[in-house]
Amino acid sequence: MPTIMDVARAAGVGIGTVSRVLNGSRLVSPATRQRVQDAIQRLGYQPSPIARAFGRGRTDKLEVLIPAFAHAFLLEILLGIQDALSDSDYAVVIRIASDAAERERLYQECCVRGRADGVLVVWMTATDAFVDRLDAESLHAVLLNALHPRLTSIGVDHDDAAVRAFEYCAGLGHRRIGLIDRRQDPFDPATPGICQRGYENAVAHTGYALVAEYERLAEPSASAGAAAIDALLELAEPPTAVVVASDAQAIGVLEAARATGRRVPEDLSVVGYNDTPVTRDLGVTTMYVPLRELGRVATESLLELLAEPATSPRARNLPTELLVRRTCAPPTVR
Amino acid sequence: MPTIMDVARAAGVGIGTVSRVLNGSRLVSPATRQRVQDAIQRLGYQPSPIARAFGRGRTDKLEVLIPAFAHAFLLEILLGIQDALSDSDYAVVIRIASDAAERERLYQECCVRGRADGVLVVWMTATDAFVDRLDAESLHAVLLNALHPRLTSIGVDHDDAAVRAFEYCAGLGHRRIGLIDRRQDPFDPATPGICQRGYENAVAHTGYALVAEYERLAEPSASAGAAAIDALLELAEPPTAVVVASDAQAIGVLEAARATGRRVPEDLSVVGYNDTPVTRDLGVTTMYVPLRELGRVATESLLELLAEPATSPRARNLPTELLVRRTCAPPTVR
DNA sequence: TTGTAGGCGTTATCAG
DNA sequence: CTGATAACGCCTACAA
Repeated sequence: MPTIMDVARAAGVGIGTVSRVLNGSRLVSPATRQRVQDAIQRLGYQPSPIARAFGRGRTDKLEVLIPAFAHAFLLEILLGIQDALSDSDYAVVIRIASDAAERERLYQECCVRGRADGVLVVWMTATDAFVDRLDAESLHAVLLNALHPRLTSIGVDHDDAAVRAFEYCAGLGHRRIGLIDRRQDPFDPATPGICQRGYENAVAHTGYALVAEYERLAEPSASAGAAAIDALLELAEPPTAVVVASDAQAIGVLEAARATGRRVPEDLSVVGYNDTPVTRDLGVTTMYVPLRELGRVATESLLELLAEPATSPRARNLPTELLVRRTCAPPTVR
Repeated sequence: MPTIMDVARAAGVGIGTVSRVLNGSRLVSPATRQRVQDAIQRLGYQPSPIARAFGRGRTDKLEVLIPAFAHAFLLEILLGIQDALSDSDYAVVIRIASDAAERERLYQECCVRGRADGVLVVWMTATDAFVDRLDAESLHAVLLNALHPRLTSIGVDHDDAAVRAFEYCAGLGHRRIGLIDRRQDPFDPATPGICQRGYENAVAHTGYALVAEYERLAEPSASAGAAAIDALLELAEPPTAVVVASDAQAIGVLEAARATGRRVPEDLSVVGYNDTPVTRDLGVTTMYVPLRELGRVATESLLELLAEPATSPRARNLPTELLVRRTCAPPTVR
């Protein structure tokens, strides 16, 4: 492998000059630059990324921490991240956490200078200890769909989404509207449901009575969604519509409803959440969450933060959108 | 940040000794080791990964190249990769290719020494040019669910899977069994269907007539699957069962069948492929593909290759398994 | 068993 | 504008 010295020798210049050419410094005469570039070409030289990292003191790596339940949206978010990185030379190191203990381990491990230049935490609670360690190592992080007062975060207004989903159902004529919610952080039983507040506000605003049994908190999986809708449908006065806080759960709801002989949307209206390929294909009416955008914007924020470390944290929400498809209709019974 | 020198000073030893302790060399007396470890503890020292990489000449990074259609199985494969890496200190750099041009770019970019120690190509055709470049840089790669004569590959016997799916349907009494196949490489129109040969063998073996119209090649998406089944069902003698080469397509088949008033499995039996969370939840009878295992074994192979670069390439298939659920039944018409 | 010195390939800082 | 030279932090002989 040729090194920068070989190039310098071949071009008859010093290594400093080669380095300048490599890094696009303007302090090189056109003639010299040409000579150096020719030499680079001729030798097929490529600067060693690892020596470069050592010299510059940064890795050109971003670490993405993501929970294992992210099945449905991982790829979309990664695409967004790649979008933001397309003309930088950052690469993405990915780590998946399957439970709280693993999440903790990742938080621990990524807080070492020289491992990555920045961290993107997706859909997981950031602990104070983590943020402290981040500070101690003067590393930077951005949250995607999660919150921490001392960290920049990019997300979506779940409560607003819940309100709009609810009001859409109410507008269709539904009077008994259930909620199958999921926790902010699936690993952390202490976190509240993501839509709870919005749902309750919407109920109040619409003037409906708040029925505690209509609110369910479930794991973000199809089977948990199925169990939740089963419970809901066994009530004396079951809901005629249900707002579901994840598409995974919505799929379970659809299946369970069918299995008990209900037709969707005639007997039960369902609003999903996220707009994954599957629910799109199944024709589920859903709250669209701009996953790819989320990934892009979060990464852009992280890049800004790396460039301008003094920036103070801010929280930004991207708009969601109700995608009307085929799982909602006016109620047939009242 | 403390460096190895600070530790050496604090422990009253040379940096060589600290390095040896760090790397678990046995050539350190217990007493010295203890002293060094205390100093490390006291100073909160952590070796700089980037300096370490520089010194050792390797990155401790594995690059994973994966196509953007991998929605359904990306996470599962990544979990398998992480399994294999759990007690090494390799990290995973991920790159997604959305089309053939991007795939080519990734192939180009990952062939630079110092970017990663090894490459794992998932579900994409490896071009000869890529393998040549790999050789030129003496880098190592393993293929997951793809083939190249000069590369080790871990996969699954699609043809065998097709045979078994077909024979299961035949055993149920179906005489007209269709195939909705997909290409080996979705980016490469030149690649054949993954199940074609197996399907044709099964037809021959069962003694059925080979009906060309029963074989469809479609994109691995639900909408393409839906279009394919629509075409199949419009035939004068439509199939009563269909073997589908991906779960994404199977979901589309299910939806399209329902949309045209068919019941599954009464009017149409469907066998899917892969066993993704969604098809599991939908109760789709499917060929289980051990995705996580695939990720793990492929990564282990790559690790072995890195440790023992002389190893000659081999192709290994992991067994698939028919998971009988609720989308197949004996035909009601003949 | 231990310490010392040289090397890894850049970048960055200085004189010139 | 350009060339030398000093870091950067670790690993690994080699010498003791």
